[in-house]
Amino acid sequence: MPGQRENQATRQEQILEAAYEVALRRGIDGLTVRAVAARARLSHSLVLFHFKRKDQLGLALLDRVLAGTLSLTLPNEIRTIRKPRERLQALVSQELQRMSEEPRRLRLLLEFWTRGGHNAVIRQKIGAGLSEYRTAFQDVLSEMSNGKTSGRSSSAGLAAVAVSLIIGYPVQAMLDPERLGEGEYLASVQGVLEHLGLAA
Amino acid sequence: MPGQRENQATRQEQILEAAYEVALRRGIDGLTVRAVAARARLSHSLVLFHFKRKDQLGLALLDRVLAGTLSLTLPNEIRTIRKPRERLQALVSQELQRMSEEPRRLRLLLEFWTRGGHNAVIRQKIGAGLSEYRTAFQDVLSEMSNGKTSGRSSSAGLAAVAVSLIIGYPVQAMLDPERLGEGEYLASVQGVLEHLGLAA
DNA sequence: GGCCCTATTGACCAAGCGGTCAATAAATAC
DNA sequence: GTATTTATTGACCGCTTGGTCAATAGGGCC
Repeated sequence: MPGQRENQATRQEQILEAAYEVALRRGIDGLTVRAVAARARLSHSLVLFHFKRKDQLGLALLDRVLAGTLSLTLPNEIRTIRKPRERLQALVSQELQRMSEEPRRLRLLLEFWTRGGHNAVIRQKIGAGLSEYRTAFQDVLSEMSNGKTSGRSSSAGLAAVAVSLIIGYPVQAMLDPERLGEGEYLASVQGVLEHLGLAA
Repeated sequence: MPGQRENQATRQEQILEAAYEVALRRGIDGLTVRAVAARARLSHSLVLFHFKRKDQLGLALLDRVLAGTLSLTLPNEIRTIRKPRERLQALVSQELQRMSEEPRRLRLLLEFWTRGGHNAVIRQKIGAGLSEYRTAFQDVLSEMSNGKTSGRSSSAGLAAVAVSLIIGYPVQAMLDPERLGEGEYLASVQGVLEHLGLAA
């Protein structure tokens, strides 16, 4: 029976939240219009009324996931660390732990990531988010070497390396969590970053 | 018209090859029984005759992908390098370039990887392959520190870090290849590994 | 030469999918 | 108080999917 209505923005948010939950549990494969509708206790027609096509719902969901994962916030405790190398180490450590906190969300991002190979819009969205995220690291790094490259590494290259180290752990751990301890990994990352900024 | 037959092993190999090509082009989503059959110029019933269920075909394909990506061969030029740290650097460099050579295959592996979250068999298969791959690095690393931990890093942790560095580049580059140069990244990786094995 | 086994095919099926549409009820405009 | 617009629903459609099955053709065996 049509009747009990709701504000449009609220509905869209409700549907998006349901889509997020469905995607976390069943993956993007399981993200069907009907599953989202059932989760939100709505008819599947209504979901298609608010998001004209399924992929629009998917792209809106991707935006939410990107905002949650690939956005870097630099807290005061870290910003005020004097030595640039220690500041970088603290930042990498923070991000590594943050990514590991919600492995299902990172896995969802990774699902979108692989689909970016066949979908230009997805590729562009994640590419932009990743580029922004990398640049944030690059800013911290360029101070480290006072503008010029440190050793044989450019700051852009080092930023990409930092990103590899950060997402590398949860991605590996999502397969065999018992064999790969987070503390062990984190210690090695810190060890590897220990001698940065010295002349080669 | 049933008639022109073929040896069983040959047929399975032919179907598997077709499945590989389909998956490379269209992703795991596009890997339908009918698409594989069409690619191999066979009826889709025949594909299901040789691989009883679709997921058996998928698992066989995963084995092939794993054998192509997560298997480490240590050539003589690298094995004979005297300094352990340089040997590791050369090995990481080789693997990084090898992974980047076939980005579509790595992307396919990554697609399986994310599906491991919802499928125990896939998770176990990739987990085993990854563990084996990591162990191979660990062997090279343990010589580096003569058995004891180097700095604050365990050899297991360092092996995982090496894997992160190796797969991190192609995974990032698959989204924005023009912004992230391989040489730049590789130089930074070498720079980061430069001071390994020194006391902290 | 008849027999069985294996490989192969096309026809078929039920389920699930994204998407459309007419009907309807509530909010809003006039 | 009527007309219009906006949300909402269930019924429906066409398509694709994985899977089954009976029919059939060839190869090997005795």
